Amino acid sequence: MSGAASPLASSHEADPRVERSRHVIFSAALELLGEVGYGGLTVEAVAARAGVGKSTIYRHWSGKLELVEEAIRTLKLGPIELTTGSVRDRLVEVLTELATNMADSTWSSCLPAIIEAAERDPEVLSIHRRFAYERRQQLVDLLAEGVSRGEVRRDTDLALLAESLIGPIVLRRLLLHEPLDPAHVPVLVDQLLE
Amino acid sequence: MSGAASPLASSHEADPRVERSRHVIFSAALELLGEVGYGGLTVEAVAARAGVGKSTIYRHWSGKLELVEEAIRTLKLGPIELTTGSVRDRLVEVLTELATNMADSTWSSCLPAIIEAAERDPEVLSIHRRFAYERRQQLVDLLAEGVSRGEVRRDTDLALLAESLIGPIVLRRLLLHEPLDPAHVPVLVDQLLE
DNA sequence: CTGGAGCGAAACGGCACCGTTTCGAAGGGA
DNA sequence: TCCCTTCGAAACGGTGCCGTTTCGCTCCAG
Repeated sequence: MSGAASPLASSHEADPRVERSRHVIFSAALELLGEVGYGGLTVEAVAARAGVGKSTIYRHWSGKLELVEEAIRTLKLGPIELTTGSVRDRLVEVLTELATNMADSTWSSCLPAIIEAAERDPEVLSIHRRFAYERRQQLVDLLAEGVSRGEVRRDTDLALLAESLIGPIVLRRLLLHEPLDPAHVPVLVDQLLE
Repeated sequence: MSGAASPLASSHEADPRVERSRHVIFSAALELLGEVGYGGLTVEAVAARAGVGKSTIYRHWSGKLELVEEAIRTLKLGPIELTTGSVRDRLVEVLTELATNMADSTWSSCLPAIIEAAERDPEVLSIHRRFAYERRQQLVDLLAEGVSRGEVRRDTDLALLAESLIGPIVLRRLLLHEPLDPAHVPVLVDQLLE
């Protein structure tokens, strides 16, 4: 025991084979999550899709739930860098990127399954909720700057306004089932910033 | 064959036993849909919850999918009657009712499962989409009246505005996982109608 | 070079649910 | 009243996934 020399300093795995396995398994799991949903996902199918033995999966995770929990953690959308321009322009930028991802991305295709899973499992719920709050906070920060710049009314509930901006994008994807055209984002922003 | 006298005029079933069976089965199915999701739903569990033999279910539906399709059709939220008052006040009324239902109702508890199921099955998708469009249209009509009354700016994309109003309510339920307090609906409305 | 760790494949018993069938009881319509 | 439908319960074989184990191979580290 004790791991002999042990690669303590190394943040993660030492053996490249493990890293490779984790990667193909996560990819397969997310693909299938989008295709068949959480309830329809099986460890056997993930193994087959990944071209991996079931034993390899059970060697690293206790089962489907733990695997999915870790897999969706890898789903973070790339953070957008933006510093210049008016608050209005940066809002358009952020929301256009969101609308684009919502129209087509691994994240978007997994979203219904994640919402479902979050409803049943506290850990998935926690991951997903944190992700959503961070996204909203990004907008709230931007809107706060808008207030100090005079681009946004002073007496505004910023969280609610942020939700009104994100809302249509999410709603179209999940309820109306046709994504918001990213090109319409400026209309949305200008309409709410009056 | 031929059904003898046949209750042609009667819109549905003649035998009250059938009607009763359908009702308890739908209730059980929707309860379970909210509890375990579409993927986790089994015909056996529905039968057990309903206190019914499996044979009774298979006598009426071909399987889980067909049963769920019919069950969610019974989920229509009661239409709200409203005719008097300003457009702003009626908006508050409609959205408060939506927020209340979103916070606690059979429909709300089934929503994640329905979204999931709509992603996999075209028939569920069609039912859900129609429902969502009707809901939005109700708001668009109201907003159109608001335009003619001068309560809403003339150059507004009404569909988008309607989505900005509904968006926060849906978003809080599905992504942030804490329903919008119905008492905050007036803030939302006044903020977007400026 | 050599030992050990991680690997893919295959097979295991077990179990939950499938969809069907059979049965006797109960209840409604004529 | 009596017939006929629907009912709940139980049992059926079939299937797909579970999670484990074994095996021989491959590849990395020392």
